[in-house]
Amino acid sequence: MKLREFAQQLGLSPTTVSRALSGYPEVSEKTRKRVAEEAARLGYRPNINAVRLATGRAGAIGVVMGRTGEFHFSEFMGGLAERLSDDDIDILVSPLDEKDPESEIQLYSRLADSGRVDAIIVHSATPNDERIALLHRLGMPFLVHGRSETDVPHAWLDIDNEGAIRRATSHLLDLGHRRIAMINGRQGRTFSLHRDKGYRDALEARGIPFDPRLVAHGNFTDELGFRFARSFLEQTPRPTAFVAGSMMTALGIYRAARSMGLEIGREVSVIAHDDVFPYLTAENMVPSLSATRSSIRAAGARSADLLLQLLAGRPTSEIHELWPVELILRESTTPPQDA
Amino acid sequence: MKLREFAQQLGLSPTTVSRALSGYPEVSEKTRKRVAEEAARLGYRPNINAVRLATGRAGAIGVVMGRTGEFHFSEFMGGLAERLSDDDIDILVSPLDEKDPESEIQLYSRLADSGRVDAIIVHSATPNDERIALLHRLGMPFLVHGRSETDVPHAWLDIDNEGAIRRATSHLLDLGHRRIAMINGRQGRTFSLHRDKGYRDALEARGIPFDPRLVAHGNFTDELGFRFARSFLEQTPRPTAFVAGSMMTALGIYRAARSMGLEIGREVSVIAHDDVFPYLTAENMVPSLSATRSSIRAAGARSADLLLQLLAGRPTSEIHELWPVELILRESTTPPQDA
DNA sequence: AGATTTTACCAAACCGTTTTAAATTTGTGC
DNA sequence: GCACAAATTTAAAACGGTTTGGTAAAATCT
Repeated sequence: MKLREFAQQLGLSPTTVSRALSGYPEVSEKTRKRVAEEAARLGYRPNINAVRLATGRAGAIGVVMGRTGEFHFSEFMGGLAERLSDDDIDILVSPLDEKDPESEIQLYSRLADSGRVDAIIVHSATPNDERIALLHRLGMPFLVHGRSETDVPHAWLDIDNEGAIRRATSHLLDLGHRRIAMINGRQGRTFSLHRDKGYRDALEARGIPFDPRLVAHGNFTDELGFRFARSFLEQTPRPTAFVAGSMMTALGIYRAARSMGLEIGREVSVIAHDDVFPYLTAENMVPSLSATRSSIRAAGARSADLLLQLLAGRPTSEIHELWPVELILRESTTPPQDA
Repeated sequence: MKLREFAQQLGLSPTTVSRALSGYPEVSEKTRKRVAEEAARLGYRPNINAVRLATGRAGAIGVVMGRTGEFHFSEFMGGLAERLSDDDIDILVSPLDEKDPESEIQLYSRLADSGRVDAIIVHSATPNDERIALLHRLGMPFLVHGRSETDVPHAWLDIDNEGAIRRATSHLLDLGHRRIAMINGRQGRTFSLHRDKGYRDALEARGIPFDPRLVAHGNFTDELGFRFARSFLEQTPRPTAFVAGSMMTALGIYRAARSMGLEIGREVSVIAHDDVFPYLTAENMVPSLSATRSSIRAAGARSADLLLQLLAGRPTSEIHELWPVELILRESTTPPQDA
């Protein structure tokens, strides 16, 4: 049913009906109520594409999906979608062709002036992120999940990676560990740098020298967790503890330790960052995994909120949220054997 | 830039320009070329929402995202998005509120007549799936990833679950196993039923009686893998081999075996179904995991193709695709110790 | 060369809303 | 009961394309 027909049945003009449904003030309460009731009864719903054309709003926000190591992506999306569906806003997913490194900035560029989205979410930012500069230049609203160090103003939601890893590392130091390896995320990403900093600061506070041979960077896969852990454990003296960037990395470390006959929680301690997944929990690993924890699904939901606020006109400069991270100690962290 | 202005600059009518860009035949080759070149040069692109309103097409397909145990979801989506982005078709993600079982059919219903999507993908079908009946009734094109046994005609793309599990089970039987446990997917889903059938047929072919105490159903999480495996291994005599529904389930089984001091690949054999993830590979597990394998990302890409064909008018009855599944033997399957 | 078809293009109607600017009705103060 | 302001309602003009139904020019046929 079209607006015109519906309005006719009510004996009202399309204008009034449109306003009644959109909650504009210049409609009497009585009329508004009647319109709402009849709309429900007759099943009238405005044509979404006509609305979009008339308002110029896309009614959707864009998310770029990378290809590798993105097992946390669907959790973040889930949170986002959960919150956004209340407001009748769609999520538009664009895949990134990671074979071509040039393509990323082009993809954001295309997405921004495609008119398909009102705002964009930027993931895994770098300290001087080209995408942020681009979107700012184009005037496309966006929220960074994570942070950048660029001068370009940007709304962001991040977790306290630095603090989390500082505490995790400090905890291992408290237990007596002195050779602590870290398997971090992809080099160059802000969150990786923050984690590096947390790690180094914790060491420095104890006067332990930083050893670059104990730090590795890469995607969050069990494969890399295994390979890095393996090569670290082959060093002499070998590290007695690991700080892992993700659950998958931790799986790889567990595997590496086992493959060398080392017992996690006795000969090797492990602490990882856990984004909280319904299908793989730190609690359930054997031994149970000590972890810094922050729900990435909750972050997705909150990102949606912030994006809506941004679109509603709240200034970018106000939208900065830093979430604390829990540290949960379980069986995988114990004092070093030879301490 | 609007069509009108752009056309004016070219000295053509909006009609001709529109047709030239959409590839209609009643435009001379010379003109078409000129229009295309100028469009690229001046950066003209039709307003997507105007196109949608005028054509009545949404330019998007809908996917419903469940909440639990959906770690394969993003891989499927990735394949889908990869293919769909070539055709300028969006993916619209709707989250399912799994607290309320009523809401699922309502969600599909809303999605179908929201006008936001041209087609919908249905996952994890049941033999007599309400959603399929609904979409058919509403005349909304859809593709089932998986299959149903309903009389309602539906396009589908499925992997040969039955054959895969039959071969996996047969392989274990060939090795000499007689007590083979299976941890399957959620009860009632067609794919689970097909896997059950493959399992039972393999047993029957050898005259091994089916023992319901060796079969469990549930979401694909490591937690359930662990719990079920644990309770199976506590039986006497205990099973000597497992058929697992997913990689996460396999992780749980590995963990359960270890927690009971049993060595995988010697005292317990495991074979799982692997959807192929970039961040967790069967090859890399220790011991490496024998698996039935089929890329869910490839299935996503192909689903997009089929959906496009469906929208282009190919009859539903022609769109049925059953993919064979590879069986890859690795270290986790060996003859039983006491055989 | 004239009649007929084909090719290439165009003017105007349409898609279904929102929003601007103006008209009507209702309410208030005197 | 009247002038004036406030509260409602409306007609008409966007929004930016696609598509229908023609028309003029070029090509083909008699």
